[in-house]
Amino acid sequence: MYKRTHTCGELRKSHVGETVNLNGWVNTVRLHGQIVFVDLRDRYGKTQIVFNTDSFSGDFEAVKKLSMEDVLSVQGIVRDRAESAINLNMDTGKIEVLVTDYLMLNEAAPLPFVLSDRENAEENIRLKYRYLELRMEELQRNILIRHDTYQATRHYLSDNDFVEVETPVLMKSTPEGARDYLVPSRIHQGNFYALPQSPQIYKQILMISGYDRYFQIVKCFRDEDLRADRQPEFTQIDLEMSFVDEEDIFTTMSGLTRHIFKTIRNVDLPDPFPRLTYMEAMDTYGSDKPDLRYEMTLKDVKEFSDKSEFNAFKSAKTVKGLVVEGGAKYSRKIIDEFTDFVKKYEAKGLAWMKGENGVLTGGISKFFHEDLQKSMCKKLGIKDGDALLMVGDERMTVLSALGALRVEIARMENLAEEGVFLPLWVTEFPMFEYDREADRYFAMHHPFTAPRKEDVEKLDSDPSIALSRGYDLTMNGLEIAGGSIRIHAPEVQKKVFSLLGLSYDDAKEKFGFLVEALTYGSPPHGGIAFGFDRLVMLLAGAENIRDVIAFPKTTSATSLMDESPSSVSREQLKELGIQLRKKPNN
RNA sequence: GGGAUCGUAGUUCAGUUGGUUAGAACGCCGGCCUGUCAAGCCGGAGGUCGAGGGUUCGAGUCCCUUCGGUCCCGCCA
Repeated sequence: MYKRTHTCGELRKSHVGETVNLNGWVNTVRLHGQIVFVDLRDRYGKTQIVFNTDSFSGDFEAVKKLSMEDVLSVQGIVRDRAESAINLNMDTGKIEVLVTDYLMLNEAAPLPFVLSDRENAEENIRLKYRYLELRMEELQRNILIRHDTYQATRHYLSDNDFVEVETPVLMKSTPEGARDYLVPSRIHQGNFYALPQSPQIYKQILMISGYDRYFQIVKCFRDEDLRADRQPEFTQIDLEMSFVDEEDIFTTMSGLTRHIFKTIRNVDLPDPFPRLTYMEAMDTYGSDKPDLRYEMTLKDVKEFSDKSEFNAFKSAKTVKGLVVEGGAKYSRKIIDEFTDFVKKYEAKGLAWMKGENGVLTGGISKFFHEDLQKSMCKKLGIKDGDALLMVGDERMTVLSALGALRVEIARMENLAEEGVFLPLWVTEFPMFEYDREADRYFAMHHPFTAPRKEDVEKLDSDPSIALSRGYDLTMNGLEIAGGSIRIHAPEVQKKVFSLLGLSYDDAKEKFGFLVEALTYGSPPHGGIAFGFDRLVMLLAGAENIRDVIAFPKTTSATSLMDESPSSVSREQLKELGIQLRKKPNN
């Protein structure tokens, strides 16, 4: 092999005349009989190399057999291209390398798909041959953005006195939250480790141990069903700080976020980040992670529907609507699609009216008399050519259905400007969600989240209205970080456990070490965790979490490349004391 | 757990109402070609129509089951 003197993205006019060595992959071959052009590629770029029978004394028949993705080591002379032969689309397009000798380092077998464009192959085949797909420009760019994001994060946090500490990957399974991935113990047959859903407990213990400011870029595991922005194993920037309140967290974390966006995208995010309470976000946008790049807020129309003859809304607790600018253009077919769309969120239907000549027309407009229509147009800001789309139902059903429809219409109409990033703190989440089926409360964030000071008594009187000191950082409709100020008073912690249906004994068994640790001098503390993959998605402009992960899994949590999960030998199972149940016969 | 959608050559796709020998482009193989850069031109090979079953004189096409990909609801503290 000729040790490379330059990368394939490096050579310029100033190098003309130099003898250079390049190593790389054959990107394209252009064969012209006595002259052969090859674009040689590595991760730094592409350089045109030229084989010419006039100057190349080796086996020209072999040169003619070069094909895509062969790995070559090339020695040659950099030379100027003729004016007519310059390629302005390439950084190296003003020069070429005239090959004097080359070595075939590895001849590539015929490819399962052509690497020029990711659309050339469906995702399942690209995932099976992920090592080939990772050679493509778009993925290399994403992986490099990811790398830069790691570095920017570590740099900023280290400069701000955060200490990087690794926490165990094999840990105790704890109740609440997502399903755990379990790892059987050989030494303690019948017992299992769990892979961390997050290092939550360890980072709180690190605060108790006095590390003051902790961070880690860490893999987390949740055995739940997947989505376009969810993988079974994913990465968090996990942080915790002592002697802080919300304001300290917001200041430090918006500092980190601003640093990352400035470094990676040269974007200046607002300072400070705007805030909404959970209640405000839900009422205004129907989402706890609203995309602020467009308006189209949810309007209360209950006062109007109550005055109308439209009886379906009379019994509805909440009636809200979206005023869609220019929405009068929507055909019946599109409105039917919207109706199907909101039904996924358990809305019973979607009522509509259109603005025309200062009044409302179509849909359910005949149930609203003219004065009422005029007052609606005025108060809701409905102009001619707009549409009003309404849902009446239980409050949460209305909010989530219209919130989702708002996002769907914005997507359809391209309302969200690309390259614009609008961060938002969402605060004051409820402490608990009540689950009717299980007949108990579940922690909305996690069981260590502190209630607001003024809401501590509500834990006894009415837990359902107690608000927490939890917060999320959202951006462009994605939750990119979530955290809370933690409970550091053992009595409050025990109270919360009991509300979650964990008896004193359960809690002691599952979390006892943390509860005990809290009694030995716990500083007030709080923290946050960023969804690193989603953050990189935003930075890279990717629409899919798999595009920013080197080796992702499918939506059924398998890896098509290495075919995991897979069966294991009987011996392995025996050592672990595990016996498989027979699959039920169909 | 539920819904939607896709699966045809190595790859991306077309394939009419169920009807003759399942097509195109790219890739691959062979030939021509000394300035291309998605090189061009000529020729060739290449198919378990995801799998299994059914309806039918006849199925890529219709029906059932099943496997896999993607997207969504539930779920994801």
